[in-house]
Parts: sequence; structure tokens; C-alpha cells
Amino acid sequence: MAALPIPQPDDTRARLLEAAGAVFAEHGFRAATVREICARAGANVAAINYHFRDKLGLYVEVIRSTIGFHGEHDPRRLRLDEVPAPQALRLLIASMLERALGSDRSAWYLRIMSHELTQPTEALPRVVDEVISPNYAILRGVLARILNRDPADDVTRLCAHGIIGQVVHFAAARPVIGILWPAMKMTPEQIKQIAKHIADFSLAGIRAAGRSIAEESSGKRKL
Amino acid sequence: MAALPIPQPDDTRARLLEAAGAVFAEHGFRAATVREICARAGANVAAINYHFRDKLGLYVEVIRSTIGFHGEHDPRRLRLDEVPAPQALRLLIASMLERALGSDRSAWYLRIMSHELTQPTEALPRVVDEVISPNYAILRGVLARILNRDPADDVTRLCAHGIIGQVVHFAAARPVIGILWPAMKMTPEQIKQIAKHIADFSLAGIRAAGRSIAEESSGKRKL
DNA sequence: GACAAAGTCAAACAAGTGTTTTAATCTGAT
DNA sequence: ATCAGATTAAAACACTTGTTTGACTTTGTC
Repeated sequence: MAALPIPQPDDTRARLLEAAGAVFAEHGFRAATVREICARAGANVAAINYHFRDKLGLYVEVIRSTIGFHGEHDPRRLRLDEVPAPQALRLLIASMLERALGSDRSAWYLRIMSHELTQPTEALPRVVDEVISPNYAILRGVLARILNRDPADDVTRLCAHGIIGQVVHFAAARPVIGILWPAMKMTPEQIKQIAKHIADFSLAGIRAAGRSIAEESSGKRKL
Repeated sequence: MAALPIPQPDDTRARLLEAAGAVFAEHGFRAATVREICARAGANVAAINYHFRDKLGLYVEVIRSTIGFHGEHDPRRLRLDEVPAPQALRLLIASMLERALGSDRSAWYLRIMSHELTQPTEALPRVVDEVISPNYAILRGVLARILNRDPADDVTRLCAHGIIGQVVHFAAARPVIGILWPAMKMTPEQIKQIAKHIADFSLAGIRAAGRSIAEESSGKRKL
């Protein structure tokens, strides 16, 4: 057996990115320690500074490499434009929730995002621009079709934030939900039912929000 | 003028509690530093250890003293039992949101809670039991009346978490929302309209969730 | 094999953290 | 005025953090 011609992909730099993604997703940027990351990666503490300049450089690189990674949850695979809008919303919610509650690489980005919400870092503008904003736009696009409104409309945005809030909460508040609601174990089966609930709940809410504003639109100014 | 018989309420211990509440609400337990708290309180760094044993002791005491403090947002003042259930939900959502987005003492508890969600501390069980759980029960009580179901029912709980998710998200994600939606400045007027939206949205969602489950209850097991 | 570049490693560094120590000060009763 | 206890204050302590250093090892190329 000759040595493999291709360089093994598990060199230190790649292992650091892998370990850092998991640790940053779990603890957030600030609470994550370079020593834990290096220990998980089986690397020396100096490796981060050698390969990524500093801790923030590693963090930004983790985000960069996570942006393009969707695994089986790539929104383009959902073909949202080819199904009726309500069905598209169901697919999108299920995809977001499964991705957020999963344990693989594709779950990192939403965990990191929810840490950025409460503990913003210098990388927040980048995270928003490159990660959150595109997904926000996709969601608003679907909602705009249901509401028959502009994606930038206030009602569209309010509905979008409501849905994001629900999904993020079920993902981020897991420890607390576990105490308040012991029967909820977040099994794959339960996750599907949560996704169905959020979709049913939100579809009715969206239609009501559209109606509610329409009723009072006898001249009232926008939000 | 004789010396005041009552000890002045702004002694070091009280000033520490006040400063700590603000700092913990802003940064969370871990990222908050005793030096910043003491600086804001105009106290020596050793004061925390003298009056509260350690940083965690101060944190627990802040939570304890915040539990009973509702200011103008005391849920008992809302007299939820004396109005129709949908109206009770509207009042409750508006109260939660205004409290969460305010800047006074009553806003601390929800900020601290949202930090506990992503960065649980040793005090989490206490926070859940004494702060979150009672509010969760009040919300489920109102929802149970609307749904005509048990407060412990899965549907009731799913709706409750959906509403909490929306409220918490609008409060906790303010920096991100500010980037995604520059027109949203969270003025008192806008906060009222957000509360109205969440109530409209959720009331329709709750009714749909009740219906949706009822339809398929031809023998399917619960969540 | 020799060489230079790339990579790795243990150790130390500087800054920040919560906490403790020890002395000084204030307070109130005798 | 005096004393004991409560409170405050400055300094130091022990520990963790991210980072740097300088020697060592590996790798690829001639």
C-alpha cells in the first residue's frame, strides 16, 4: 500500500475548524476557550494563532465555512417556487427546525446565530449580512406570496420575525423546555410534530394578520 | 435635624444589587464582571464578597429580589380572570412585551432569562422554578380557556411556547432586528403595534391549532 | 542526503478574572 | 472618650484567558 496521493483532509487546520464549530455552537464566541477547541482537535494551543491569526479569525472562518454548508437542508433543494406558497412555508419551517435541532454541522449556524443575538461579537454584521439576511429574504418571499404583499412590507416582516422567534425558541430554549415540559424529548418524531404545529399556527396567524391590517387600512399610516 | 432613624436605603448592599441587576441583564452572568458592577455601584471590589459571599450569591440575590418586582406590569393587576380569554391574552402579551422591552428594573428578569436560555448557570433550576414557571402557568391558563383544553395539554403547551418564542425574540434579537429592519426603532408606539400583531397572529394560530388537532383525533396518540 | 519552508510543540507571557487578606475607618452603645 | 463590631479600602493572590516565543520536527524539492 503506497501512501495516499491526496493529502489527508483531517490535517490540523480542518480539525480545528471542525472542533471550533462545535464548541462555538455550544458556548458562543466569548465563553468558548481556545484550549477546549485545541483539545478536541488534538492540536497544540498555538495552532489556532498559527493557522487563523487569532480566536476571532478562527470564528470568522468557521462562519464562512458554515455559510455554504446546508447538508440535506439546502433551501434550494426544497424547490419552494414550485409548490403552493402555504406548502412552501411548511417545508421551510420543517427544514429550519430540523436543521436547528440537529446535531451535525448544519446545526451550528443557527446555534451560533442565537448566541450572537444575546452576546453580539465583532462578527455580528458579517453574520447578519451573509447568513441571516439571505434566509430572512427567502422566508419573506414565501410570506409575501401568502399575504399577497411586498416582501418589505411591515406585516410581512412582523410575520417573518414571529416565525423565526418560534423556531429559534424551540431550538435555543431546549434546557428550559426540558424542565418545564419533561415529556418533550425532542425526538425526530416530536420535532416533526412541532414543525407541523408551528406551520398550522403560523399559517392561520399570517392570514389573520393580513386581514387585521386590511380592515383598519381606511387611511391609517403604516408601522 | 437628627440623623435619620431608618438606615438610608442606598447603602452599599442596595447599590450593588441595583448595579448588578443592570449588568447581569446586559451581559449575562458569566460575561458580567464584578469590577464593572462595583464601579457602577461606587463600591470596592471586595464588597460583593463581603455582602453576598461570591458572584453567584449576588446573582441569586438579584434574581430573588427581581422575582417580586413587577412594577406596573404585575400580572395580577391585569385581572385576567375578569375578562374574556382572548382579551386576557391580548393584555398578557402586551404586558410581557412592554416589560421585556422596557429599560427599568422590571425588564431585567426577562433579559436575565434569555441569557439563561443560551448560557445556563447553576441558578437555572431556581430561575425556572421561581420565575419562568409561574408565568408559564399563567399563560397556559389563559390559553386553556381559549382552547377549551387542559393547561397541561400538549397543544396548550405548544401554543404557549410559540407565544413566548415570539415575545422573547422581539426583545432579545433587537440588535439583529435593527440591522435587518432599520425602520423598526422599538418606539412605544411600535411596541404597541407589535403586541397587537402577536396577539392577532397568535389568536388565529391558537384556534387553528385546536382545530387541526381535533380533526386528526380519530385515534392518533398524543405528542 | 541537504536544505528551506511549513508545521508542531512545550513553555512562558501579559492581561483579566473572582477572591482573600490585612489594615484602616466608620458606627453605635457604654 | 472608649471599645467592639460592622463596614470599607488597597493590595495581593490564585487562576484562567488568549497570545507569543523559540526550539524542535516534519515535509517537499533539488
